[in-house]
This record gives sequence, structure tokens and C-alpha cells, in this order.
Amino acid sequence: MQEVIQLRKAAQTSVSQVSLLDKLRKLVLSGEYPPGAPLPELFLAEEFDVSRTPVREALKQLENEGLVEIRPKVGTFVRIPTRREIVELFQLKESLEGLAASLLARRGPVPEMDILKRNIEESERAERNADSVKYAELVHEFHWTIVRGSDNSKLVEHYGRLMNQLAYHRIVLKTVERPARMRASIREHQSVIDALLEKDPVGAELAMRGHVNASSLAAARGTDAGAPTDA
Amino acid sequence: MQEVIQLRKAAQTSVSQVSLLDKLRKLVLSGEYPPGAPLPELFLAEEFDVSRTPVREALKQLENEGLVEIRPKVGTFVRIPTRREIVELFQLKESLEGLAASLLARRGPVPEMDILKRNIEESERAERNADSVKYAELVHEFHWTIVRGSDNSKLVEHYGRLMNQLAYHRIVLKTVERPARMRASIREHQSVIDALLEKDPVGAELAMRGHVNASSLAAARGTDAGAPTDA
DNA sequence: CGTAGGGTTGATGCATGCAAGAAGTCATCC
DNA sequence: GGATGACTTCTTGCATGCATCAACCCTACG
Repeated sequence: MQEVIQLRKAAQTSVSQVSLLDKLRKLVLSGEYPPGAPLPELFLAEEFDVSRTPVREALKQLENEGLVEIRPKVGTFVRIPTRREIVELFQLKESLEGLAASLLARRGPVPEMDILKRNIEESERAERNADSVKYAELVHEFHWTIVRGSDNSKLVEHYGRLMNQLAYHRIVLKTVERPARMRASIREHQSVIDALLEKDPVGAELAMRGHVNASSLAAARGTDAGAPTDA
Repeated sequence: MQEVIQLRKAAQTSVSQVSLLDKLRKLVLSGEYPPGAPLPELFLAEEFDVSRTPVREALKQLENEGLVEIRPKVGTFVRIPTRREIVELFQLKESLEGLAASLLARRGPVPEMDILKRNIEESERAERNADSVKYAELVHEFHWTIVRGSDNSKLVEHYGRLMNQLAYHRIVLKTVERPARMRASIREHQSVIDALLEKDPVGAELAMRGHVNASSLAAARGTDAGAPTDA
């Protein structure tokens, strides 16, 4: 009984429609199962009242997504991310979102543009109200709208994988969006929209990349010191 | 016995070290199991002399990689790619390789640079000898060297997924590299290297993207007409 | 006291059995 | 003749049992 990290029973919701994979992913992303925690198949099987087989399949998938690590014949553990990875992921994010903005700019008038305009308005409102939760949601929506608006399903697919990993790192590294950055961020969003409206792919890409880069630097500074150590 | 597509028994190599997943992936990528072909678990299990369980896991993984499609309670089939996907994948390729070149340019003198220089020399030789097989290998190596040289493991990871899907489309769409493009391609490689040597991230990225774009356009033209129809 | 070695434990890896469901077939009815 | 319906078959989805192997502990020895 020398367990390093104790897992408490998660709230037992019925396995119903939502897949086991989604539930496991959420538990890892939410930090309910913290980095380094063991995830024995039998434990999870009892937890979700299924057999080991579907649990195994879900864990394999999560390994594939980079959220857990399966050590053969030893066990499955929630992955411990490194600081280096977050830098790498932000570099990828910049590149992919830049591509998305560029593609969206070429598409002419699409419904996404209206969504983005409304997003800006709501973001300004959230900023005035210092509602950082609402603001974070809007930022999330802004970026996803542009990526989906790229009309490139493979890009959306890869971006989704990327964001899963980043969301995980966000939780783990306890990244905090500083209120001070909100206004700057909104201005950057606006300049992205401006370029999109002008159907300027190059400008849109540059604006988007600049924005992602700025916010990633801010995120790096916002990382608290208690984060896991690098390798 | 009304099977739409007949699978012939693949050469039975022992399951030894190399994993089942790799073997299955290769069989799909090589076109041994053509698009649309059913992949019943039991068939594959007997084929590789294992039980359904490991086959299932491998198939799930391949679905994740976008190579097969699992229709619940119906069966697993080799995915039928669309022309649209190949365009999307090339857009991603351009973006990721551009990022890689940019990152590599910032790294100063690294062993990758020598590999690239030698690659150019060998490419020219292959071009003179009209050795298109050797040439294709060298192109492959050139691009991978740059991506690996980016020193961004997450980029390498995503690029690998991307190239798997592209390799698949290459096979299926029977893309042919035209000899006429070899010389142009080498020049483009050279300009990428030039920018890398000057530690010019922006120039390297632009050169790389221009190159990928040019070769993807050539590939699109090189697609033969017998390819699968779009959705 | 430190270290090497064997045994125990607990986890995964795989095989197999059973049940559930989708697709196609065939017979029947209108 | 065409359409509808149940049935048959083939497939996956899941549960469970057994074998295997890594890590740990505890003992015995130098």
C-alpha cells in the first residue's frame, strides 16, 4: 500500500451514450487523474462497470493522443508532460492557425465571418466586465471558428489532436491568462478579422501567427513555478 | 462467396519482433489491401496467426491514422480517400514543412546541414542517371531530414501521421513524379539549403513552402484519371 | 552492512466464448 | 410482378480466463 498517488472514485455516471473514451479523456484533461497516476485496467473497468477490453481500447487511444503512457507489462500512467513540449506545441499551433487564417481569407464571404465579428463584440464586453471565464471561452471559440472556417477537414483533425494535448498541458502547468493581455489579445483578433475581410491570405496568416506567438509567450510567462520538471 | 474484392493471402512472415500494426499498415499503404476492401478481424487473425484481440487493437489504431474505416457492427474497410483530402493534406504539408525549415534555420550549424548538402549532390547524380527510384528516396530523405532537424518532436509526430496518410493517397491515386520536375525540384531544394545556411528562418520557410506547393501542384497534375471519385 | 538472488505479487497481453446487431436473402403476400 | 417481412449469416462488441512478465520484497550471503 505504498501508492504514490491516490485515485479517488470519480462520480459514477452511467456509461450510456457518451463513450468511455470521452469520459476517460475528460478525467485526464480535468486533472482528476493527475500526471503520473497509474491507470490500472481493472480499476477503470470496475469504475465504469465494464470489462477490461473496452477500457484497454480507450487507453490505447489515449496513448495515441499523447495523454497517457502505456509501459508494456507494467501499466498505464497519465503522462507527465515537459515544458519543452508546450513550446513545441505552441509552435505547431502558430503554424496551423496561420494556415487556417490564410485559407479562410481566400474563401470570400462565409458565415464564419459574422461569428467572428460577434465574437469580438462579446469579447470586448467580457473584458469590460473582467469576466475572465467568459473571455476564455470566447477566445477558444474564436480560434476554433477560424480553424473550422478553413474548410480543411484534415487541418481540423490535426488541430483537434494538438489542442487536446495543449489543453492537457494548460491544466498541468496551471497556465493563467493574465487580464492585462486581454485588451492586446482583442486588438490582435481584430487585426486578424480585418485581414480576413480584405481577403488578404498573407496578411491574415501573419496576423494570426503574430497573435498566437504573442499569447504563447504570455502563457509561458504565466506558467507557475510548481510545474513538473523538464527531462 | 460474393466478395466484392478478393484478398489474396499475403506472404506469411513470422510475427516476430515487428508489430502487427506495422505489418497491417504496410499492407494497406502498399495497396495489397485495396481501398474499399473488407478487413474482417477473423480473416486477419488467421492470416497472422494471432487471435482477434491484437488484430482489433491494430485496426483501431489504423482507423485513428485515417487508413481504415470501422463501421460498428458491420466491419472494417480500407478507407476510400477522396481527391479533396489530398489537397488538404498537401496544404498541411506545406505549412508543417515551412515551420520545420524555419526552425531548422534558427539552429545554427547542425549535422543535418551536411546531410542535406550531400543529399543535393546525390540527387543531381540521380537526376543525371535518370534514376527516378533513387531520386524519390532522396527527396523523401530531404524532407524528413528537415523535419527531424527542426528539433521539435511534436512536429515530427504530426508530420509522421500526415505522411502516412499522404503515402496512402500516393499509392491510391497513382501519383507519378515527372522526370521533368526533377531539375526544378533540385533547384528548389538548393534554395532552401541556401536560406538555411544563411540562418534565414523567413527565407527558409518561404523557400520550403514554395517548393512543397510547386511539387504538390505537379503531383495533382500527375494524378491519373482512373482514381476514385470524390464524394 | 551492502549486495545478489529467488520468490511473490500484480499488472498487462492474448485467446476464446457468447451475445447483439446489421445486411442481405428468400419466401410470401398483395 | 413488386414490395414487404422474417430469417439467416456474418460481423463486431464485450466478458472472462489463463499465461507471461516486470517490479518489488525479503532473505541469504559475502
